Amino acid sequence: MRKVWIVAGPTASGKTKYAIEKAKEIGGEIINCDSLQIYDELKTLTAYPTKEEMDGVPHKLFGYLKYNQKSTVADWATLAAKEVEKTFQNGKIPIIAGGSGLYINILTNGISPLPEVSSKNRKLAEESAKNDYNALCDELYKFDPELRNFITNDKRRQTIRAYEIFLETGKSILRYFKDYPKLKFLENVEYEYKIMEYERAALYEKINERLEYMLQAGAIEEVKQLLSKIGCDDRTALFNDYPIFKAIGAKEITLYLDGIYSFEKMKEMIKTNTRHYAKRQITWFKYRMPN
RNA sequence: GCCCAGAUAGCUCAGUCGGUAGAGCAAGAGACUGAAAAUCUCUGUGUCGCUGGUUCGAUUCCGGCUCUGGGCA
Repeated sequence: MRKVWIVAGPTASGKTKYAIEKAKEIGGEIINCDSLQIYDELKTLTAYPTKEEMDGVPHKLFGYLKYNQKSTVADWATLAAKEVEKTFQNGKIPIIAGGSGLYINILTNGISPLPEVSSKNRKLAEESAKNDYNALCDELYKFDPELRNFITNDKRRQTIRAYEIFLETGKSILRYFKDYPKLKFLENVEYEYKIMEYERAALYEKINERLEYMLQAGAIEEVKQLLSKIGCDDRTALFNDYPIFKAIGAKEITLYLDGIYSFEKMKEMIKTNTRHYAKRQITWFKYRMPN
């Protein structure tokens, strides 16, 4: 059986370093599994590995998107599966490394095939939700009562998505989850997991230190350059429309540059938001990953 | 030295017409199949500054003290 390595764990836990060392040891090639390192932007803030760090080990799926491009988990998983196959063809071992837990789950477990939704129906669903969200829910639950039990997490978003698919196909989204087999990305492979462990307080300390390093290494300057490249003065639109602004620090530094946050406030916000992120990752890797 | 205002959760503050208290943030726990560094859900006991007094009962009313603001000298 072909073996694929997976190196995951919370932010700042040393995944990059571990993956590179492992690659040298076993003859591996690294495939990025970080939803923001796929962008060719904000490399300091996103802890994108430097040339020196890579140390000659091949790195795939890093920085292949421009700031104005979008991509989904399925897009990434499709590309990642191709890279895995190529790596095997080269006689090397693929090492999937990164902190986006969902990406790993989708790549390894597959994803239910959902129909494309036209932008017309997408807009219609969005507007219906804005007009009368409760009426939309009623209509949907009446159509498929099972949805009431299924939609439990991020209710509003899941509801809108279920409604889009209802508009597009006249079918319940649950049909696609239940009646169709999942789309598999990889076959005939087995996974070797390395989940980075870190004591909580020490991880938080490391997050703080890393922020100081990022600021010294030009994090503010790179945000400034990105802002001038995009040239969008409406911050709400900027943050919503460009996925790269999900990078922790991007919004905070922008608000600092706008004079809304003080330097100290900006740093505190970045630290806090990074802690929250690390915590969510820890929960994910604890319950959603084999160890 | 005098006058005024504060002192309540890790922080910022509400509140209790006297029956031992609650919001936001932080923190913690969790969910998550096409935005995932996203999004969403749940969790609040703390000498109510210290010390006397009044009272069946004080964090709450009264006195003294300490500390922190601000003002006057």
